Amino acid sequence: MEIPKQYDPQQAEQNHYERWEKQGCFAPEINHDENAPTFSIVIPPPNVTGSLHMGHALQHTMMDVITRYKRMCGYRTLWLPGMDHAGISTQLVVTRELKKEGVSRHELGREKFVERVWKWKRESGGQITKQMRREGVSVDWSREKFTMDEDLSAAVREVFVCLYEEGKIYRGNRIVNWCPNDQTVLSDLEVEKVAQDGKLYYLRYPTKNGGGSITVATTRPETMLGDTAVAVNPNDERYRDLVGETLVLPLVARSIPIVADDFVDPQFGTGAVKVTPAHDPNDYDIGVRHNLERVVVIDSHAKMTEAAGAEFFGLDRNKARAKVVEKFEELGLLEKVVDYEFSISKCERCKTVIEPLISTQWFLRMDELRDEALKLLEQKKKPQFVPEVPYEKVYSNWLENLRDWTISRQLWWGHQIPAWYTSDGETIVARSEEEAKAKAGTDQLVQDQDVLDTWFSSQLWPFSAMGWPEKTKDLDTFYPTSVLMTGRDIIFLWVSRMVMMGLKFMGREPFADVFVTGTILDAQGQRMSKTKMNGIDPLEVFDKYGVDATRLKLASVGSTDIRWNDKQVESYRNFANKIWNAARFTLLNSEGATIDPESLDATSPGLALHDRWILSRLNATARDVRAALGGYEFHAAVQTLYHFFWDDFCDWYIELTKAEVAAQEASPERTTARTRLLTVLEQALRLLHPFMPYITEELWQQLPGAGKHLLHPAYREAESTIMLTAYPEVKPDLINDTAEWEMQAVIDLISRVRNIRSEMNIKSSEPIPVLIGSPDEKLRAVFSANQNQITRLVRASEVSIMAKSEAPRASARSVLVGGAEVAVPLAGLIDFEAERQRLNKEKEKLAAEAAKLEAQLANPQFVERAPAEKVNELRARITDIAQRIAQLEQTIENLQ
RNA sequence: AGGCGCGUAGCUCAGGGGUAGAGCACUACCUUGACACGGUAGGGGUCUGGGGUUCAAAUCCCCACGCGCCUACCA
Repeated sequence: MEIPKQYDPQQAEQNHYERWEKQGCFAPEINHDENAPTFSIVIPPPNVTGSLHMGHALQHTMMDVITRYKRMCGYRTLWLPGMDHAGISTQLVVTRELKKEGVSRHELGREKFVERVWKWKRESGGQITKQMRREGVSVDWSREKFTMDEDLSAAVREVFVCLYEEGKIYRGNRIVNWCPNDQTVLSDLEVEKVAQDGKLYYLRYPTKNGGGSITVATTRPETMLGDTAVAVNPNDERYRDLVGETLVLPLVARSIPIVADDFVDPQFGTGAVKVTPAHDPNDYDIGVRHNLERVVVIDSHAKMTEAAGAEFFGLDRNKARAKVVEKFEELGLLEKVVDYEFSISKCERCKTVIEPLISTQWFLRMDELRDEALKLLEQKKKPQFVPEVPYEKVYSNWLENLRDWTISRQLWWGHQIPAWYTSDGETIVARSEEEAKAKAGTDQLVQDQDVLDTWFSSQLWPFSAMGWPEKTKDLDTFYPTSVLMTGRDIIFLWVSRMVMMGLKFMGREPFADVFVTGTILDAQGQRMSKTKMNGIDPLEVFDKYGVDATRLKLASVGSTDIRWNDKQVESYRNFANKIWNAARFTLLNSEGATIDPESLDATSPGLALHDRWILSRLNATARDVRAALGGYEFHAAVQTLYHFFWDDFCDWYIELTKAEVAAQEASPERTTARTRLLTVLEQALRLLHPFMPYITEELWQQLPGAGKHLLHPAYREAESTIMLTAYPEVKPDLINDTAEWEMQAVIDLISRVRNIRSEMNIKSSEPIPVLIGSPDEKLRAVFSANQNQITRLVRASEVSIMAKSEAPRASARSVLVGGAEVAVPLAGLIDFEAERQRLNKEKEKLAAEAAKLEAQLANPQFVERAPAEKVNELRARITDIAQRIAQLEQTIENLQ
């Protein structure tokens, strides 16, 4: 049998995915158990323009781990994949492509443009789905969805019509966030606030009568051209007499009133605010309250309008600002300019400064929907956020302060708003043009040109992707889904909206749990971003270290942010290699053996201590991993598995069983040992499979006796694969404290002897005699039973076990549990003085610890108030330390 | 401006009222028939600082400092 010494991840990665997919292993239909419990996840649909980044890789890993785990536990499992049409992004990609051909979107026209986007989608979109296959994600590709699919579009129209008919969707002329670059309106969530150093300008406006004036402070002087009032706080003594007066707005000579409004903070600036209802959200509100005129001085391209006056007409908003300031200075009306840091709104996508503009748009009223979501959280504690702190509060606080959502967008790519207008301006909202015509009683209809915010369709994803509004079997079976796994950046954009829509249209929450992943930062602690060019490409990491190693690293991230470090992936690459070589050893010594679960039963004959111990470790590991995954503690699960496989299985079990397993002569004992080793390995591979699907499958397929009979009963009809075996169950009777304790004593003994070897610089090739003295009979029995293993692992020429050590004076010694002593006779090598000092130091350390413990025990309040269990534990420790000290003293005495 | 989180070994991070942990890095020895992407044995920490609660605090509470993140209509 030829097995390379090094694991080649790339090869294993090519060997299995296609077969899994082709054989339908990812589809819930593979499960033939009619009573199987269900488990479902819908993927956060990546943008059709997107390519795999670390955030995806992280989320996908966690989703795949939990999905593969549940599948192996016999759940009818669905992980539903799909993509988002990503309105603006996709439109920009195709527009850019057209530009290279020298064609503009408008030259092409809407219909042709949309056709072109579909063509792009077919040919270049969805790169990410290929990349996801590399990740090994066990999604059911046969159910893949796209948010612009006809059935999902129908769901969007259905929802729109329902919400419109209930009055929750309305069209209105209001102040909105406008991106002058993208030429579309944006919701509050698509706007980011950026702190910026700027200036605060103090402008003086003269009163119409009497030569008085009032000074306002502003960061945007150019908007003064559209001022239609100045507001002061009604309780502000300074301005009380001026309320109701009229000012003459400089540069435009418009008469504007001074109004009183509670919004104004007397402490800020001059306590007087210029009011520009057409260009500032707060001023807009003041304008509504005081019935002020809205003078539009900035247009949708952020240029000054004709209403700004001939001098300013056509100027860019920034040039206009400079000019206004200049003019004020000339007129002596610029009181002062001070440095001022404020936050500015920018388009999240293109970073252009947002221009608040009055515009006719479609809005979704959120209050009732929001109340239902809050009620669900309050009464049923759903969704359950993990970690609950802080995300439950983040979620509920945001909902509490929710405002109406601007859902229309001035784009061509997206779900066109299902509203039509008659020639007399009547609005018809319908599921289709035919329905609209029927409703209107005329064919002369023009459809609204806008499309819906991409998130409008995303929020329906958990049920639209399962076929809603049709009543489908998938909805019956898999809705609500089990868990949503996502980054924290879309809790508002997506998670909260899915909850509201799920409640509204399905009458149930869309998912039970929400697991929020951490963020992967670069090595400097910066967020990875395209503009900073500091992103790490997961595909490169896959190439370098393998998918399984990368997945293990990602699974251990958890819910806090971490800095990326290749070294950690490298250590998991080494772990994969360790697994490979442990299997290599097992396979090289597998003749005559076959996987046999019965060889791991408590009743199986010929169980040695190390066998009972590894069964205990195996079952404790299954228990701990199951518990960890149950609480989405991926990190803990990885730690547990890593420790079990490397430390327990490789370092100790393989070494202890080696003599039997690798014996030259065939014997029933050898076959039993080989079978047991093989079967433990097979169980270990199953435990690891959800995390490391490729290497585990690659190895499992080669194990003697691996086959269909090992599959979970629910998958009996499937082809043979580790991914459909049963996840190891916990057999509590195999978790064996005695075996663990005894094994620990053996391990300690071996470590002490090795330590002596190392300290005394004895070559490992040189055999040494080992003398053990243990007053405890039970301990002697344990050492005796494992004499051969001890001899081999410490390379002893002989091991003698007695009640009292009879080691010669010239020996290196060490004290063990229960006051046992181990000695290695080293005539001529012992420096008695040095040895005495070493032992004395050890004794002092123990004495110091004993003193600390005794002081604690001497405290009556401790004995009185601490739990009895703790007190007993402490006493036991003191006893053990006392025994060791006594033995040490004896040993030192013998050296005199 | 408010809210939240973090500060543990040289580095990246777990843990979390009762004996301070892992990986990497470091030191010494070892190519022994699974694996040098390995083995064995080690060194290394006042758990940011200061108060408090408790029999017991790295862990809970308060304050300070430092670093992040999120929310917001102060011109």
